[in-house]
Amino acid sequence: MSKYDCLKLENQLCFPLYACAKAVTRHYKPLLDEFDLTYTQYITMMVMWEKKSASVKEIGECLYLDSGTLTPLINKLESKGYIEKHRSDDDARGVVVTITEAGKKLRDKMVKVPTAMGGCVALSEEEAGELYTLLYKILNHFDEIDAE
Amino acid sequence: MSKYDCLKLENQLCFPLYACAKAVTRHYKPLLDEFDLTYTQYITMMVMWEKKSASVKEIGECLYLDSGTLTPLINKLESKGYIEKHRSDDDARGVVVTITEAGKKLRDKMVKVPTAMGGCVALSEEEAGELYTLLYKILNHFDEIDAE
DNA sequence: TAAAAATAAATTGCATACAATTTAATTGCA
DNA sequence: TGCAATTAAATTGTATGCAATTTATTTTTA
Repeated sequence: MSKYDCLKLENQLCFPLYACAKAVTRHYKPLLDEFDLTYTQYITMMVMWEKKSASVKEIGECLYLDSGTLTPLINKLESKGYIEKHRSDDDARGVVVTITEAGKKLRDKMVKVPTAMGGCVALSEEEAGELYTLLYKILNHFDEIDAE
Repeated sequence: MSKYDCLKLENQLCFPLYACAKAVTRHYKPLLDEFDLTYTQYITMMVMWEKKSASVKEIGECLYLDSGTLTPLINKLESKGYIEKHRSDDDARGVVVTITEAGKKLRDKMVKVPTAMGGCVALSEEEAGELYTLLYKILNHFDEIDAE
């Protein structure tokens, strides 16, 4: 019982969160290498599969990423042929990102990825649900703080 | 109900994990800026506060980091005066990192950080415990997989 | 309506992460 | 013993992340 206990690694909640997130993306790598995508590129494609078309700002809001991360990432996805960029007609400051046919086809090939990854995580359906709820509770609270 | 549902961002467990870990380290930043430490430097100091002395390899095992990340990070902590590096007597391949007096003093100043951060996370004691358990369940399972 | 404020991307700079390679030293075994 | 295999750090290269600044454009407002 020391006043320093709060600074012990084993008493942190943030550390397993940090370590777990890294472990997950690390274990995604071999699955995604097959498609020549990084994890961040993969979740960006998830946004594009759902939206078909979105501004950099909108993608950033979905993924909690800013233009500093997204601009080079989107350029890479464009050079791979999965998306296209063009200036917005409505607002010349904005860039609209649109999914290509190749990008849509990629979706069919990648449907097997989540199942393959799910096998790694080893939580029951119920535990996964609990974790999901707790993580979004934290995320939503941060959103509220940041909105101020 | 589409076969693509598994590729929706909202159905991912890994994404909130990834986003949450980033949000947490982002919210640590203003607290750690005061001490001129990054989050990774902070958790490295946690290991040093507990162990007083450890090899780069041991630190890496605690934090799930490799020498590619730790070598430059440890050099920075050394230049700040919080730790010292020297070759191991037992094994000249190894480097032993030791905490300095300044490093020990830093601990006293930083005891308030975990409380300040805890206020941000907004989970009950019980929820925090659940999350902790679930995260280590995933981490431990990855450790088992990786040990093979 | 013209200047000020705000906004969207891009750019710059710094700090991770981590795979892969290299270097130096140690182990293990033939 | 002597060399092959292993190991610990360091190094190299690529890809984030994100704060801060810059540029171009749009909105607000005096």
